[in-house]
Amino acid sequence: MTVTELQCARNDVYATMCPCRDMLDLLANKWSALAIGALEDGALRNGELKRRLEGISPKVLSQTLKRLEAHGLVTRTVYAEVPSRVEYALTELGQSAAVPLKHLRDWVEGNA
Amino acid sequence: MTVTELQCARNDVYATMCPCRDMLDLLANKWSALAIGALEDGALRNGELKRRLEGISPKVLSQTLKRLEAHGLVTRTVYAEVPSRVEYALTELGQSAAVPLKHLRDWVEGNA
DNA sequence: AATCCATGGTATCTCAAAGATACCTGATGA
DNA sequence: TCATCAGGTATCTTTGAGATACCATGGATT
Repeated sequence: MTVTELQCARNDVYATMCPCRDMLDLLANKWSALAIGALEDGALRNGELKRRLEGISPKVLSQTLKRLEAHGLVTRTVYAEVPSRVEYALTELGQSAAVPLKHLRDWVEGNA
Repeated sequence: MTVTELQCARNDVYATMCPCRDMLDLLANKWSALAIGALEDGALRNGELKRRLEGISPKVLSQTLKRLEAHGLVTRTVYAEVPSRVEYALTELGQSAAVPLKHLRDWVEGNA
């Protein structure tokens, strides 16, 4: 049993030491919420994501996708075609995270 | 009809010009999500909020509450007692926003 | 062949926000 | 009197967002 487990037996987003804080930080973020929403209906390429996430810079898009990939929410697949093609898609975990994020976006669109 | 309305007839979080982007930016934020959750069960004072939102600095707490107040999600009430007391509470809009945010926190605690 | 565009990025710079820390005012308590 | 608590503000550092430029590759255009 690690120190973290001792200090965070159950996941609690209100606890500083809880690793789930990282996940909250990742999802409670404008670009993550929009990116995951954009991928809800299927895989997309970098360029299409950039068009849908109006106003995002290439650097921030790249960072956001890498972070989502590192947390197991998104996969990045390079197709060995000519020219090569890169696709981003939600994992099962990502699809599951998409549900509460869609509720949040819907609330915002309905109440802003 | 304003320019904004022309460019954003319906609320669309994916549109740069849509004012609802501001609201998404506000709610899709770690501290906002935690603060609104903390206030779900009733008004709290600054000190109690600071204790519950482990790791938040006084400056960021103050800023977060001001931003939530400016967007009509939270009220700040100063009671003319001795010593004076300051309470923060959710507005009706804030209570309504608390619902999708709770789903998000629950997802994070269940899947992190 | 030379030019142009699209894709999928990286590199660099600036500036705003987060975070850490110190400090302040006013009241209460030992 | 000294220390403590509440509810902040002021200041500084560090981080991240955002804007912009650039690059390599591979068509398509002229």
